[in-house]
Amino acid sequence: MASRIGVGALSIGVLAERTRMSKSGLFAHFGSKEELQLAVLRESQARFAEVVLRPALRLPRGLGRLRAMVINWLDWTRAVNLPGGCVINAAALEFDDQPGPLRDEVKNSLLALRRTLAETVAKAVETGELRPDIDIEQFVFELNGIYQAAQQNRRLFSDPDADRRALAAFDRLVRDHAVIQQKE
Amino acid sequence: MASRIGVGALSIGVLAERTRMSKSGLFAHFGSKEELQLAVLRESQARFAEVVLRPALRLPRGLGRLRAMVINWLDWTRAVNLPGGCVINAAALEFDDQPGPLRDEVKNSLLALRRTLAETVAKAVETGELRPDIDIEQFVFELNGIYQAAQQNRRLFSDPDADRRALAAFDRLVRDHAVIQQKE
DNA sequence: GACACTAACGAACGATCGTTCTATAAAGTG
DNA sequence: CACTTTATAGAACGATCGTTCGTTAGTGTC
Repeated sequence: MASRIGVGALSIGVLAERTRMSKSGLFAHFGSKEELQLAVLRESQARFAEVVLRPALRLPRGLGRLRAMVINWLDWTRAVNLPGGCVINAAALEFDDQPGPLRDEVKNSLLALRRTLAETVAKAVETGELRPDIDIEQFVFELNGIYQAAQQNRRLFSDPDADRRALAAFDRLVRDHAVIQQKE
Repeated sequence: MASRIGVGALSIGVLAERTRMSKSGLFAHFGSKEELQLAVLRESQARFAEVVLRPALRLPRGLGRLRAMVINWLDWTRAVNLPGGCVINAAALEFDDQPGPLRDEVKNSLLALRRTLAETVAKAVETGELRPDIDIEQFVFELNGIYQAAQQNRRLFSDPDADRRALAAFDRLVRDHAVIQQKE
């Protein structure tokens, strides 16, 4: 439900119907609507870590791992059956100007993702695949842009080439920051 | 209001309060909540064309115009006093999986923007500044990614470098598709 | 077997939702 | 001037909102 209509539009009444519980019975588990929304965000982040990050982190560090992470990221919502797209990403736009616990939760989730991405990029520098002088924050900034663009193309425009375009952009990003291969 | 809380969360009662009108008096102008939402989207698109596109289209065609368009785009919501960010962009994520007139309106608005961007890029090919073999759709795809990334950095993370990062990404995009300068 | 704890329930609360109906005053039109 | 049209208002509708309250059935614990 949160994926389809957004965390902000969740309604305890409807949710109780779907789970075949009483409103009050369900409500008692959370104590307030906001706590329920927070629980949804936390659950979503946990699944993300499980489906996107963990498999990639088991690969050897370097560009291969980074690429796997991006690929997992691009359509992780399909793997985890979120038909309305990433809950947290949608919540980021919904709450980015509404201070409070929800905004904080979203912010922390996305910050954590950025840290993980930054570390993964840094390790591709260590392996000698990316140049040591690159601006890692800028690199992650552009990674995020690629993801957002892919999601809009896929979800709003039903573009079947969204992933291909995203990977093309990723490859260009990597190529521009790769260590230059010397010809013999 | 739509900028801050989203088109979907608009409420006729609250809106009537703010405008110091009666609910029914205000309601009569639209006939339904959905029509009101559509009116908001259309108004937003009109302002976008006025503030972002029109000034840029008065510049000579080519890379300069494209760059001006991107710069106007990046923080047009400030110029037009939308403290919660672009209404249509937020609505894109809100309605991308909810079929209906609202989704259609958003889709058409963003499609129109993409067409304008594509034409502007095409004209920078005509002027000989960009290579004639570039994939214009891919170029626009990446432009959109840069915008989305900048917005998230600015709005959610309060990053003062958002625009600088966006322009750096834009410059890299242009450099990779520019006509190669031959040394004499 | 007495007792505390937990999960779930139904009923009701006041508030707000979008919408409809009727009335009224002003403005435009012949 | 008579007439229609337009803008606004007030009151009320049923529905849904998040939340509170009191109760009941089940579970675990001493």
